[in-house]
Amino acid sequence: MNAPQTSNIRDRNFAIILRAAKQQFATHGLNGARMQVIADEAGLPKANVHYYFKNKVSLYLAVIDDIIDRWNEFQHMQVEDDPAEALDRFIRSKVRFSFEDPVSSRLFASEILQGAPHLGGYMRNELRPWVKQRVDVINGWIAAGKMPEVDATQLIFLIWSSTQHYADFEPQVLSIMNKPGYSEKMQTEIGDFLSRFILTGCGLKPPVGNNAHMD
Amino acid sequence: MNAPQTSNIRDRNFAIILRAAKQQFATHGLNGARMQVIADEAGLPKANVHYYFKNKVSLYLAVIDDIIDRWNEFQHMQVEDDPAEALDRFIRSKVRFSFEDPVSSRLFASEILQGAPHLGGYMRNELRPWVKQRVDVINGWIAAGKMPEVDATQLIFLIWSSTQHYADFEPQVLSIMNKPGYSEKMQTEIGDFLSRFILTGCGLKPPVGNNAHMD
DNA sequence: TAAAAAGTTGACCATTTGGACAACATTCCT
DNA sequence: AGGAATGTTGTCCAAATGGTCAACTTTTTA
Repeated sequence: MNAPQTSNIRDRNFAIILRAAKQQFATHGLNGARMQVIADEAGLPKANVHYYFKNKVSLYLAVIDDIIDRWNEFQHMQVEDDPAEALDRFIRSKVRFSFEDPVSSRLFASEILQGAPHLGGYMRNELRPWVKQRVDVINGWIAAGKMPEVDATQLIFLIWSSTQHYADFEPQVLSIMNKPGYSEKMQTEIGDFLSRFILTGCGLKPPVGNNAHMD
Repeated sequence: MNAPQTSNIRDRNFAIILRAAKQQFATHGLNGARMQVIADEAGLPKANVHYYFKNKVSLYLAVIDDIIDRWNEFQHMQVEDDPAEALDRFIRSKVRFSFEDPVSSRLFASEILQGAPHLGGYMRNELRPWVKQRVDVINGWIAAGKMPEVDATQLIFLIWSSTQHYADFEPQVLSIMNKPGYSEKMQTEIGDFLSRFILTGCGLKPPVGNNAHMD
């Protein structure tokens, strides 16, 4: 009668450890992270962490894999789409991601700062095609006269960087804005700003519903 | 007859060590960096590094101070300036900085990823006023009808993030563009793209001389 | 219910790491 | 020239760190 539940306890601890490890690796990088801290944060003895993960590197890789898995849920863009609407959706979903899971964003940033030694395969086999697909769509829009000419790759970099900034540089952003944390309102405002600004930069008219700077 | 030269040798070794340490801290963060590696990279015995710097943290702080010093040479903007020209200059000088000293950019990124525990004073006393000055100028332009309304703070964040991206995420950018390194030509193209795109986003006409996408 | 499988954990170990230091070398100053 | 100040470095050490292991407990299975 019971569900198969291949060791409920295993899944639970995997998740607990991965979460703690992700946080620790995100802030301190692979070399800077401490297994003991991860164990403490997970509320488990260090030996227990090693029961689930052979060593530090394999734990690190497991965290990265976990993030990549969750990442692949991103929606596609299509040449048939309206450029303004599709880009608006793309920008806003990236903004949402930055606020919902800033730790993942930071972990990737940290890994890339270290020279991305563990992302070679991912970049070649997943990220590059991911970008190519988007670039092709944007170039398709341009060829169809749906939007002015832009360097699609640079545009994607700009969208990435400007949206991730709020996750990766959170302490700086908050310090400059003199806020204790991101409020719902700020998140909306930032999404509105970025969507409107970038669409304008592309020479597109922001879709209705974007009420940035209504006063 | 000799110049005073307060111990030539001291200055020389300070510089050598700071350079090596900057690189190492930038890629691995404070905890991840190894004193031995810094010493090796500097071509000195580890004990010699400790002769110049009391310990790891004080070396780290020295590196940060050094970067901040060099950073303060950034030109001001003024309400009297033409917005398009001033922003163009600002963006291009940030782009140049990203390509000329990517390591500094990465070190700051790393520090902020760690929660910026050593930048509290700097952010409050230097960075925040720095931003406020720019924000005031931009708002001055808007008030004077020289440019459409934009959220000046968010605009600065966008300029920061989109320009720094090429330094901080270099391996990712290069992997996606399928290039071995940044060429002079790419640097110019990126400057042109960002300047033109951001000015357009602001509702400004890019100043003459910006030849992005001339074909 | 009892044996097997899975999970837990304190104690321990080898290595790495930041750092101290004393002996030595070089440079500076008068 | 010669003593003082400055710089150099091999050697050593205590603490921290990643990781092991065997004894033990809990859960699963038949």
